[in-house]
Amino acid sequence: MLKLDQTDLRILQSLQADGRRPYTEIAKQYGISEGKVRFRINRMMESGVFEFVIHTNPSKIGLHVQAIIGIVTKVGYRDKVAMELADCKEVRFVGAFAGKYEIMIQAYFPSNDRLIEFTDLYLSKVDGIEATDVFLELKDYKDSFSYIDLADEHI
Amino acid sequence: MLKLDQTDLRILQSLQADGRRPYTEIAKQYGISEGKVRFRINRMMESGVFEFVIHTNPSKIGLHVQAIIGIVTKVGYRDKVAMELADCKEVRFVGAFAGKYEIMIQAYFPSNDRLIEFTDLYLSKVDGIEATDVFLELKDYKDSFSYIDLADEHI
DNA sequence: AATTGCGGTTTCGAAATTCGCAAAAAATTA
DNA sequence: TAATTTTTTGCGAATTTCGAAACCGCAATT
Repeated sequence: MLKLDQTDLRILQSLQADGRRPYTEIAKQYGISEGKVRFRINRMMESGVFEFVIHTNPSKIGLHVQAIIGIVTKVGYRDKVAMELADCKEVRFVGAFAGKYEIMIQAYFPSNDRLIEFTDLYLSKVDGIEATDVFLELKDYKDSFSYIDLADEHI
Repeated sequence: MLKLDQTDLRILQSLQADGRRPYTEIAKQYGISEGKVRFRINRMMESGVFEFVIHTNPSKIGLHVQAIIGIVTKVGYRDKVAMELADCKEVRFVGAFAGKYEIMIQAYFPSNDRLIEFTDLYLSKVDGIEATDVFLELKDYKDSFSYIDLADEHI
């Protein structure tokens, strides 16, 4: 596991503010060479520390309905069900959980109709699912992936 | 609200595979001019359709504990509590929900200790919070932001 | 003490990309 | 239809990326 130093974290912090910020600009920002920035970025990407993506605003592309869904599975079916759900394009997050729900997912839909379709026509028929609880989101307060904090020393 | 056409969606789809893909390459990919790609990207960014970010792998930066937390608030306190939670660096997602929990959040911690600290020392003292349910994540199956699907026509 | 190896850094052109801008084309509005 | 606005195109100029060689510090070896 790659150990990240101050320079790596600074680069991550800079890039999370703007994923397209040029190497040269990051270098200038911290008084280091462009080559160093490039070397660190490549190394971090190779070890899977981060990747360059775009964060699309769901409602701006017509996905107006968001839900978190808790799923109770039959014993021994968790892994199979989780992997199947991960293949759905509507689903952006799938995790295995401790407690009431073996699986929780987060998913986006264009409309309530499509959410109902998903739960009643699709989920209800997936082999291994025993029950589902749908938590319907009414309002977004925060949806960010900027969790690099230079003050933290847990890395 | 900006209406997105085929060209916009293609650009989004291309960028979501690689957020640093050059304009020129996207242009080549679809047989359009570099200027057009640039124009569309700038326009979409200005209207908040997406932004360039990096997606950091939480466990690779030392955040080994992830949880979804359902929060029951006193009547009239939802907004205040949600905004306060949105300011916490540990919290990547905050939404208002229908049903059992007024608020649900998703948060990352370096260790179980820090999660306990967060729930028992912080959350329990936030004015307006009546109860919390912590769903502790055991395993990640999917955590992606690639939800542009050209087949979809809901935009 | 000198040598080797290795990971990390610096440096520097060449190649590629981005950027600004003016002109052309297309779409919208009057 | 003319006028206006929006979008696209096509260019150099400026900037950035990229590859590779040289360099450096350091620890292990000879």
